[in-house]
Amino acid sequence: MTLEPSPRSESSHVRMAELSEKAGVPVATIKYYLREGLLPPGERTSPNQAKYDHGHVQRIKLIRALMDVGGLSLATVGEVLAAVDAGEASPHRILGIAQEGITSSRQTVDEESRDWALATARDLAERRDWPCKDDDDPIIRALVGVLCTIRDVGHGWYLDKLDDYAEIADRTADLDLEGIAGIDSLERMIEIAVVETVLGDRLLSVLRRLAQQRASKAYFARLAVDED
Amino acid sequence: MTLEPSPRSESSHVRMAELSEKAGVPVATIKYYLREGLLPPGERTSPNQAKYDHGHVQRIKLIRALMDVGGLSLATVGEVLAAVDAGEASPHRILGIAQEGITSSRQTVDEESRDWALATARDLAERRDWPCKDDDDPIIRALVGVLCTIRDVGHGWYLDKLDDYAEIADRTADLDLEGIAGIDSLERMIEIAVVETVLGDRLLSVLRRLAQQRASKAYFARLAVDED
DNA sequence: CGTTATGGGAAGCTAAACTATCCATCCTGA
DNA sequence: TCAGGATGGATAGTTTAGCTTCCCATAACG
Repeated sequence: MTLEPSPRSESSHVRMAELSEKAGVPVATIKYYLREGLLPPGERTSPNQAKYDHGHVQRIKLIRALMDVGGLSLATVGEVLAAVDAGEASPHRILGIAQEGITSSRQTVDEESRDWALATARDLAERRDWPCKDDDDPIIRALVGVLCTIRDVGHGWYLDKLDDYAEIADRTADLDLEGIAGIDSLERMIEIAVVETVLGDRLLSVLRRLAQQRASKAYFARLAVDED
Repeated sequence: MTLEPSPRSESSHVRMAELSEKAGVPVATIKYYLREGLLPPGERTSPNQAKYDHGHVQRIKLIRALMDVGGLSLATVGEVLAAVDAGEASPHRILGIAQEGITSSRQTVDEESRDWALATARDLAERRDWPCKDDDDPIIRALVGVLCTIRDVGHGWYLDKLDDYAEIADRTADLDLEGIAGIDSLERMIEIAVVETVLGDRLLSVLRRLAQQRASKAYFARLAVDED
């Protein structure tokens, strides 16, 4: 019943208590989000009273989704939403923010590793025809960090399959774009890109885990070793 | 120089200060990991002195990688490593632990949503020939949570492409298994599965973002709208 | 017109992940 | 051999995130 077509009723003005209930978040937390600027203030009805609408409910749900499912910090969510609201130029810049928020950059990598990773990344990008102009792009830096870590942790061999994974990423991205391609409003497009990407990451990782179960089951069955 | 073949020299016994330097983690933090049981105690040389070996360095790097790149909490890392050490039966059970640690289960979903998500998940699993016996499997619960969130946040249409993403997940899993298939030691196999999966998630998400840039660039170029 | 809810803000709380300090022992080099 | 620095072990303190509690003056409701 919550998800019925809901006739875009701007008339669905609501106050704190009900907003809290509809969004499934305690009042105190909503006040906190308001203070932090993650949630726009309600529409004033008198110097110290306000009303909220459906947009507020959706915004709160989005915040929770990005935090709980996407794993973003409150601060990162704030930056992402601010960028979305400000109509920041391109989806990719906003996704860069989200990416940066996800990958804690506290990496202590030595010069040599970084160079190797950067070269590896650039080679890959070239083979794949990916744009990879700026070494300081947060996404590139995230890739460099991941590559260094994987190598450092002693699983460098894993990177032999980098091209195969890149192929998969390409396929995923094509699919992602389908979801955006038709949208008219740029702002809406950006929001969708963010949600699709952040929540999509988690969706993909869960699906991958299920698929791994199938794959390993098949493999071990062939070896006549019984796995549960 | 750190990553040379390193002739498995068990002779590389080392004490606190050097361990700290090799692992790139402060002494106090290592002591903390020892206290928390994430790091096995060093080999005693006298009632109150110990020496550490290459395994300790690797273990610390693994902990940091799972935390910084994989986004697991220290507690989750502890559980995962304990399961690995204990030679827990199957990779998939350990990955279940990691999954649970990643997806904070603080979801307040109503009955109806949960049922819908469960049905959706089961349908998908059947089409895909995935094992999906137990509704309480942490991975299934994670999937249900993600599905609910995506729908709740108002992007249900995104789920029309569930099968396409599942197809991609299947392909990824096949690739993942290649990395494991040849290993002889079960313990080693499990560790590889964990690293591959947890770090692989992040790797894939970064690659996806780069691929999205390429895809959106192509799309907007076709529209003669200039994106940076 | 008394009761309840609200907006707003300051202060308090809890958990996670460290970090700092002690101290008794231990090892090392002039 | 013996003084000075490192070590293991334990306890207490710190910082940050993300709320939660409390308070109050005003507003809304029955």
